[in-house]
Amino acid sequence: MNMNDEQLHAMRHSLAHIMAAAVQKLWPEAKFGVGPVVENGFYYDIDLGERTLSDANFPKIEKVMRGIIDYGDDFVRSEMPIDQAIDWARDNRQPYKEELLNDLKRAGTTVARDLDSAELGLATDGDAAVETVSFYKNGNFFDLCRGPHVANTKDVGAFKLMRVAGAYWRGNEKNPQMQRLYGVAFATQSELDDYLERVEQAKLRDHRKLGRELDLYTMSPLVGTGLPLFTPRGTILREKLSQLSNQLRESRGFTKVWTPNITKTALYETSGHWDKFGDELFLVTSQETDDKMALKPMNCPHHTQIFASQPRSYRDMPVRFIETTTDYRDEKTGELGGLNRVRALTQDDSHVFARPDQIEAEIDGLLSAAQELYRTVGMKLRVRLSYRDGGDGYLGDLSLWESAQAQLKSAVEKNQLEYFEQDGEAAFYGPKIDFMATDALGREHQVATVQLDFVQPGRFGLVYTDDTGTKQTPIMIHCALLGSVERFLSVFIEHTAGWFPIWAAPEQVRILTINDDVQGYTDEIKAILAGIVLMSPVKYNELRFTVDDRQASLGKKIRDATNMKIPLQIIVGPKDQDSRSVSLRTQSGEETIPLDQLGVYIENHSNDVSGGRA
RNA sequence: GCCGCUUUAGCUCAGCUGGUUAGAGCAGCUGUUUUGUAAACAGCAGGUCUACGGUUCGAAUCCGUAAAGCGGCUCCA
Repeated sequence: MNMNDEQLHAMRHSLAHIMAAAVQKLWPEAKFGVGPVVENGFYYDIDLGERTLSDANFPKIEKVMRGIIDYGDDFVRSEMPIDQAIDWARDNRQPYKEELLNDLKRAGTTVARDLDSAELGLATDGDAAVETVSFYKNGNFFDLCRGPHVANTKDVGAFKLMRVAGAYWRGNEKNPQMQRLYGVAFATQSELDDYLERVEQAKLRDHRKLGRELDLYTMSPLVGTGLPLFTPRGTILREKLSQLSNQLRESRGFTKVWTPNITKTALYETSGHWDKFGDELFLVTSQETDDKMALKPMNCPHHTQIFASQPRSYRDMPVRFIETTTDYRDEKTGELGGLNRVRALTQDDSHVFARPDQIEAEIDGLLSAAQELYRTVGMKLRVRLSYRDGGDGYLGDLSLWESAQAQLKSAVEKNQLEYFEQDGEAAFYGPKIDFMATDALGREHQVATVQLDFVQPGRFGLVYTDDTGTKQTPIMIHCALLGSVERFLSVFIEHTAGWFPIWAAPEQVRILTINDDVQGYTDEIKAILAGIVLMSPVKYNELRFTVDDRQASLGKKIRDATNMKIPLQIIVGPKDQDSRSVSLRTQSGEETIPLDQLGVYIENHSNDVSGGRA
């Protein structure tokens, strides 16, 4: 942390105290939880009993906060023996603080993640892990706090209360729910204004808003929450994106397979997923048999059965399957929203069954495919390599793990990907590579993943015969380049602000006529467009265009086409007809080109990614 | 799932503390207008105010329940 970060951190933390002081002044019965600094601001968890806060209360709270700031109290640090502090919390009816103090005394930390959950908040008579704790006081507000703070309440910069939300005490749903009051804060008003402006920009390109405006998908209460329905336009987008993902792998030796959407649950008992994901399964009842059935939540077990359907020689390896298919997961309803978290998610899933010596080459191919995909959509990639740590609970030979991890890293380096490594983040069945993509607003999204699997092939008894005639167990490599099509779509919509590149746009070209006299010339242009088939980045991509020959002004037609973010608008009037040219209008401006160059123009610009203004 | 907020026409939103036939803009439809780079003009139509209960002489408005949407739910003295 540099000086400025430290100062900003202290400002935000001090504001959390000032906010708590304001709440205490307004509602003296308030009981306080924790009040940390978060990205861009701060929050404080507050228990107000029956009283609920809403943003309607913000002006009042902010006003009291400003009063405290203007009054200009110093933040005064003091120390207290731990037992005396516990007495203080009890005397002041602050049960959450008392719990935190008990944790400090017993374990020396309050971080719930580092503590045995059964012991959270328990008192102890034993030796104290800490002798004294520090408090900070500003005005009448006295709070357990590690600090640091700014010197005086006047020194806190610019802030704004943003929202209030429910949050369980210590994140555990069995605990009381508190009200988490969020604020943002920056050193100067102009930085705060910039931040608020960025938030506004992000709202303008929210995929839920654009999904409606650009007519991409809809939700129906009759169908159910978390189950998006894709309109004709949205369906084209989905298809183009999954075609890109598929073609990048088909050119690297993958072949398509197809599997049903339901299966006997026995499949997941064998794979081991039942124990882990059993409560996320949608169960299906058969009226004909007693089989326990479920909608598939993943595809790998199905693909193992295709591999197992015939004897495999070491010469056949690797075997590569790809399938873009919809999986169903019964997510908690409160966690659903937009396309980010749905109950029907389409994975661009692929599985490689490989010999151990083939891992690096296979990973290399998948990495280059991922890079090509994200280069095409104009997003920067970086990856996380997740390895095992020294703990137990990992399945498979240690030597296999070590060799595989080395091969992952070598492939990542060969592909010149920016990466970082994390021990202990691997799944129990194998190490993995997670891809993070940065969008046009600088936000990072977890997207593709490449996952090694040393376990499932064994559970399903998959084998191939090696060159000595011995049966060997293959290694599986799971990979999704988009992740889920729905989630990727939400990222892609927000990344482009709905200004999709021509190759992906649902409606790529719209002809806007100026009057009815140009109908013959318009037909000529249509014939040219109808003959255009783009071959890059996806193959056999026939041009999608419409004609707006309504009896409306040109301005109106431009306005409508621009609102729909049609990437290429062709304006056709008598002047164009006379000079056998076309007037093009794109997001980046206007230009007039000869008609016979239109096809080449479209091919040359079909991959342009604008990064888009909202 | 839990907590809070929200739900008025296809869309975006008005509708003050409950009081006659619930409003606007856009979109739609019908005419007129043939238009050169972001909204031609006029008229018409469109709503059991999310649903179901309750309070009241009277409910879009108050209360309850449900559904859907939104913000969150281990960044930690």
